[in-house]
Amino acid sequence: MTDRFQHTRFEEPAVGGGLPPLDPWEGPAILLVDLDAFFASVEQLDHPAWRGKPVIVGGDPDKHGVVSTASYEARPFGVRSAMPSSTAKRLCPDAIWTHGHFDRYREMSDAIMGILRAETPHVQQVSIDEAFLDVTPTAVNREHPARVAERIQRRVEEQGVTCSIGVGTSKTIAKIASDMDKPRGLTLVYPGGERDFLAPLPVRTMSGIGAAAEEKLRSRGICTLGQLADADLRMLERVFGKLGRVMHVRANGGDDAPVEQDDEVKSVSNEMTFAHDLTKRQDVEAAIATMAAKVGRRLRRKGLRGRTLALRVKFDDLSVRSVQRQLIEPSDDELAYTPLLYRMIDEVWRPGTPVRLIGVGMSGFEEEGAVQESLFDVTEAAPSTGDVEPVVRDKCKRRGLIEATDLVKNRFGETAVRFGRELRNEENTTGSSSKNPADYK
DNA sequence: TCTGGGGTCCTAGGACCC
DNA sequence: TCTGGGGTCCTAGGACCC
Repeated sequence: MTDRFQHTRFEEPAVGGGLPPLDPWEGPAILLVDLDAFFASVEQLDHPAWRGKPVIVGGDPDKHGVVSTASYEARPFGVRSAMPSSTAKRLCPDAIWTHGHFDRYREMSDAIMGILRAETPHVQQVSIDEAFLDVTPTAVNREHPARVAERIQRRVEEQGVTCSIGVGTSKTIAKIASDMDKPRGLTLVYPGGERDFLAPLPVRTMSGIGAAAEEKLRSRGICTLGQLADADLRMLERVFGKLGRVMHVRANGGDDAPVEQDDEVKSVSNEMTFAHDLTKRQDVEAAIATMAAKVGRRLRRKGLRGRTLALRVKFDDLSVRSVQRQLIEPSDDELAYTPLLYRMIDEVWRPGTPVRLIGVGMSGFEEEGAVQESLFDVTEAAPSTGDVEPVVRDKCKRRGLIEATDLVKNRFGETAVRFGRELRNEENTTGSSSKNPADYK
């Protein structure tokens, strides 16, 4: 441990602060706040009997499910996020399992993000359980970033969950620092200490370098961030394109990406993996209708209309095909775009081929305030003849039906109303989504 | 007992227009 | 008639993140 790289932990949510004497902080200060085993921690908060026991939030072991989050009590058994649930079940047979309660996690997350925004408006939420904060000392607020971090940890713990925080001069450093000590860790990397901090770490530690990039680097003898920092820039650019320069800069501690408050949604999608592969056209269309309805409802709830409709299919060998189409006009109405999805599926699938997953997505949202109801069906060109009346009447009726359906679903839950084409076979999903109407407030 | 679901971003090729 | 380049949009696929 050097004065450049301080690594500390505060034992109790101490009123007086549990921090040792601090060196002054000169330069930018970015925090990454990461909620510890978030989903599992909320479950333990809500179920006192589960505290101190291995808890796994994830899909069913016998339905292609995977682990979403494992509590810290489950991790010594080797259980990790993204692991197939079947493997997790074998490693930790006595764990308590739950499919999760996402509205509850969202509620907790919102409360905690509120705590962060009370510290500074410069908050970038990167996921339900992570956010960057820019707390660079200013002329008016000279508070040490470690003191801000400590206060955040205390306030988060008052909500009943814990967090780990990394503090550095860039998002790259803050993110990696937050991973160094979990749970309830607080890791500082002082300005100037970036390269020494990064050098011994495996390349995979850095955000943006996944399995594929790691392998390409390894085959060129680059295994640590120190080796990446010293690697030839032109070679990196040749192999990785734009990413090559980015990873080189970051490995040298030079990341200057700002904390951005950009919460604009760019796409909305739903997908579903089946316990048993689908082969019949009727079943595939039913699944498409179900996904299309979920997407449509979320679009309407968010007040979004999209122009780009996408369909994704995964087969039993895990290969993926995708198709996308531009709509004549932006839509949030699945009754209008589902027929188009039925045509799109023909481009990537032939009945009889086993289908493991189907996904429907919408993107290309129109600008805010540009919402305009057209008289014409979105999936068809405007009629060139004078035969407009039936289309108009049809569309108005449909809108009324959609809105009535949303009302019922809002009150009684997602499964309360189904259109004829939607999938009825509840047993045939991975079971990672909740069937409890209380989950859909 | 293998490998979810919700996202973002990048790339490369083709169409089209000026 | 032949030629070229740049910009933009669209599409499919893939890497990556939590």
